Amino acid sequence: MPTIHDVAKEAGVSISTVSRVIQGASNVLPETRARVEDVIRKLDYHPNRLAQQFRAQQTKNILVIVPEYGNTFFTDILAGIESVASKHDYNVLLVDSHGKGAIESRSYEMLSQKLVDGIITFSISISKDELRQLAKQYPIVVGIRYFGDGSIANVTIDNIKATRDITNYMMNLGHKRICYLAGNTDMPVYMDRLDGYLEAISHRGLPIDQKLILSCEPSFQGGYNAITSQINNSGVEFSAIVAAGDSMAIGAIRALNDSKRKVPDDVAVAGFDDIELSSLFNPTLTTVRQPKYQIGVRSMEKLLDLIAGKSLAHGRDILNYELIIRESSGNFVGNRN
Amino acid sequence: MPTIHDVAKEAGVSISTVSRVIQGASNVLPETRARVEDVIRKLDYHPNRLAQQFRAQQTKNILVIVPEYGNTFFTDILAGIESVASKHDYNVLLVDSHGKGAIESRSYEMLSQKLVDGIITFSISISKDELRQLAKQYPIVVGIRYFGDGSIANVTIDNIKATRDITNYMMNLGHKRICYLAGNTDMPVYMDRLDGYLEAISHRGLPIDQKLILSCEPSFQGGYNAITSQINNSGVEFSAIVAAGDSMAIGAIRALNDSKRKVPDDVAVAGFDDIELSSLFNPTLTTVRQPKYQIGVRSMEKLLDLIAGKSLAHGRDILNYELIIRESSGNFVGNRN
DNA sequence: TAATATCGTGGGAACGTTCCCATGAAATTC
DNA sequence: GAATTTCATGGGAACGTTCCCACGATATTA
Repeated sequence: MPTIHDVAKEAGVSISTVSRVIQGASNVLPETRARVEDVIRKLDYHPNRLAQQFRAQQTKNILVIVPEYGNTFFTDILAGIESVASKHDYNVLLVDSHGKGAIESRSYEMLSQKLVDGIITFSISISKDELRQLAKQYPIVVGIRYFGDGSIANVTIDNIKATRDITNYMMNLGHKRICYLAGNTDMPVYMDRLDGYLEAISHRGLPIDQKLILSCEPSFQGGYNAITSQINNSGVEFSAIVAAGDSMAIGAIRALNDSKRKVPDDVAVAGFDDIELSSLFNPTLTTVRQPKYQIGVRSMEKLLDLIAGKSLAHGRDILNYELIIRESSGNFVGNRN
Repeated sequence: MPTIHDVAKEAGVSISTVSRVIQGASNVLPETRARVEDVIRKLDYHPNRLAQQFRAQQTKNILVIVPEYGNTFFTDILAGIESVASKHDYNVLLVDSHGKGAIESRSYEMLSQKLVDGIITFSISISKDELRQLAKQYPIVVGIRYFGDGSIANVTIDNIKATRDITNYMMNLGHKRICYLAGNTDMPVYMDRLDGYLEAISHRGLPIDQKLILSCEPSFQGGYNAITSQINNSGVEFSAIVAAGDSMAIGAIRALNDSKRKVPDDVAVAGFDDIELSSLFNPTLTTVRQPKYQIGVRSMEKLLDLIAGKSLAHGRDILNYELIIRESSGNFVGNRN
């Protein structure tokens, strides 16, 4: 494996000159450059990036933490991140935290170990204080998850307003008893979405029935279990479901099918996020689409600002969402209880 | 940011001693070790891994190349890879090639640039010769994709036999005209699967009808388009579909639904891979389950062997698959044409 | 023509580790 | 008690780059 020394020797120039050629510096005589480039090709020399990174004390790598690889929701976000990253010669590394704090912590250590220049995370399993502490020292951007105060760079949509909108949409179709699948209400995103639901219901002058509000794991299984138990055990009736996430909504539809209720004819369903499955599922799912690609783009831009030392990058960016109306919400307009 | 120098100075020992403490070497006096460890904690010192890697000329990073992030098929594989990797203190980096040779090539360069110690790829977009050339110089394992000769470390299932089995299963249900969604028949995996289908049909003494064999993009859209056009344009009839991939199968079901044919009542469908969606889709999909986790485990083990310089790691590992019977294949047993 | 600016090139320190070798003290052997 | 081994520790080269500084040659200015 040839090094810069070998190239220099073979080309009869100094190491400095080879380095200049590698970096495309302007102050090299064209003929010298040509000679060096010939040798580089001849020896099949590749600069040792580890050495470059070590010397420069920066890696041009950034790390993205997602709570699960398989979630297609992140595909578009990553595409957005990568488009900006590649423009600035950054490599994107990916880690799946599986929602576990231990893996997350190990990932954050990559910052102090100088393995990456910054981190974009879509998973918060460590404590807020820890994260705040880290964000003071290193470039960190939190995406999607809403991070309470403005102490950390943050890119999200307005979850309250979005859930209010989708709930309103369902009420406009005539639904009055709307079951809400709240997800994990310990998490700020899900708190916000719940608030949106509550606001919409109250604003319409309808009573808030706690029995219609179901906390559950924000997953297919969570939604399935919650609705199954709601149907079999509580006996509380409803004509529509709004879920704080598409996977819960799809789990709910499965549960409804299992108890012979048709969607949307018997029960109308809406989700949140617009994951890939939502447009493929049968029926296709009405949902709220987050601007995934754009979230990726903005997150990366913010991270680059932080890496460059611009403190103005702190604070929160709020992007626009979109209601996607599909089959699962039906077009019932009437009066139902 | 404190360095090993700072720790040494503060603890009143040499750099060598601190280094020994960091690495947990045995030949350090307990009291010295304790003193150094105190200082490390006090200064919040973290070894600069970039420097360590540079010095050691190995990163303890490996790279996994997948053809698409969002594909849940890789989630389990990655879990298998990670379980072995973490046992050996390796970090797993992930790259999405989007099936593009350019991105793949850039990724392979990470080997000559010393950024990773080895690569496991599930995507082959560059030429076989190029890959073979690379595999001669660096630790590379190819997973899932069957790589013709045994020149490269390879972990797969027996695709021919698996497709023969699923085709036989459909024939045992009474189907005689089975449409085959072949995927991209330029790729060895899909060639193998096609061979399995052909073998099964011939062996049963049924005629091979080329009109029933449809090449297409191995995607939801590819399957959808192929079946839509088969129904609308060719007029060729069939009572079952075997697809060389689950996404094609699901696309096919959508196409059948759109033309008012019910699955499995009018047409039985089987896929291949057992992606997550297959158990969630309506109807749930009969398919071939690859031992994903195990593929990950074996790939990583092989890669570690290669990194350690064991040449016996070359050649091919063939793992067991499993037929998963679900709703989409129905239970028709009779005579249909 | 002398003083100055410009430019291509080379020398060598530095980045933060690891690891080989040397050193001297203590422990063991004969 | 002298010779040898064991052991904790320190010194310093090396990994492959980049980048500051210096040098001499040529071009420009006064």
